Amino acid sequence: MSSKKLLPPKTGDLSDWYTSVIALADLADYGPAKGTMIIRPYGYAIWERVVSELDAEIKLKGVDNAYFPLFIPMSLLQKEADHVEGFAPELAVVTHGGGEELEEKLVVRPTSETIMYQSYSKWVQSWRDLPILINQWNNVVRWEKRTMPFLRTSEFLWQEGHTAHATHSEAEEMQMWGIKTYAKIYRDFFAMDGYEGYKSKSERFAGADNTLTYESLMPSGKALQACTSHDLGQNFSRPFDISFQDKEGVMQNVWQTSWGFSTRSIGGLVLAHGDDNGLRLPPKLAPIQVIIVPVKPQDSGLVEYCKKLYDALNGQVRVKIDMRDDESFGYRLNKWEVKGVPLIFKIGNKEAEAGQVTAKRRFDGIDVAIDAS
RNA sequence: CGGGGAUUGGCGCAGUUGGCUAGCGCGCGCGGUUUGGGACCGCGAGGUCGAAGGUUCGAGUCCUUUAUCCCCGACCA
Repeated sequence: MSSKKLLPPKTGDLSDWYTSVIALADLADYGPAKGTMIIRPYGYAIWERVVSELDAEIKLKGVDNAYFPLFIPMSLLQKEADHVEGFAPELAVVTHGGGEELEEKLVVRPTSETIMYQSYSKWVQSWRDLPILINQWNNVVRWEKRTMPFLRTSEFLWQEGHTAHATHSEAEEMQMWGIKTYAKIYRDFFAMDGYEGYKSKSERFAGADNTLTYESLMPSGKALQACTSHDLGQNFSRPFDISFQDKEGVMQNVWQTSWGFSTRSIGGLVLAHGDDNGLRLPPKLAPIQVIIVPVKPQDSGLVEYCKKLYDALNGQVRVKIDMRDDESFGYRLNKWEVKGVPLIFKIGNKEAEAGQVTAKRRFDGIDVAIDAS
């Protein structure tokens, strides 16, 4: 009957609370190399939910997925001056391969503009080749000085969309679509409101004419840059020579955009919705939406009742039964609370006899009796 | 990059002015009693103390070198 709290209060040291929740909810571990993170199955399941929703939106817009290499030759990265200057301090560079020093150093991609646009320059000849609408889901590396799980890690997962258009207005429309889509995902799936707007000149993406951002307020009082969408103008199409003949036969450079949404969003989710009892997940992103917890997993009658509930729900919602009989009832309840499961079904003889369930709502902590029929 | 802290079983820690077989809690395994909000008893497995070198009869404790991680600030999805 111990009442000791394993989790420090959210209102205390927020950073302490944050890292504790990440660990206790089995979202992630620290990797052995500085600033790296191991995303555990439960944390990855949340990301998979995000990927599946955002990917559907991207495809709906007519953007195709592709994959470009992890390694970028140094010379390629250096083609756009602002871009290389912006990223130089945080590059991971490969100097050796196969036991020998490389003729040309390779950069582990911090973002893929350069390596993708080299291809774009080959693929675009005519106005008929436009627009190019390509997205990729991948990992990128930025050697950050200061790191924090999900919010800022040396390596992170994201999607990066890269488009090329015949006109600036078309590119602007695309950039706007990017931030609107992200905002929609944040509002509808993360249940996180935020502010859409332009970044100041000093904060905009290295190589962009302007950057649209969606920023959400965190409990620390700081805004989290949740995702960005850039108007690249012709800053890359000129050095990379991405040009085409328009309908009048005039050579022109393309207008480009890029936009990204990363695993940082999971960190924002934890910060925005977590409480003193741990994580609270919005149902649309929760890997498990309903957890059925029998008071006595040894009681075969009770288990049978739970399985009937499970069968009725399975397929409609993401549901699991917690059958561990070596953990006390209270321990199991707290375990799922920390993990942020939206609904916890507490099932004992009382419920089985009445044909009901007692559902604990994670978001407000209230017990509700529901008829099981 | 600047400032702090740390490194001892899986995790969190203790280990005095150097001294016996390196401890404790949690977790883990086995057995039993329990089970409506983080249960309990018994038995048990598991570490050579971040790394390298040195001082000493003797080093987790002292010295030198070194590696790594975490936290706090300025910069970034």
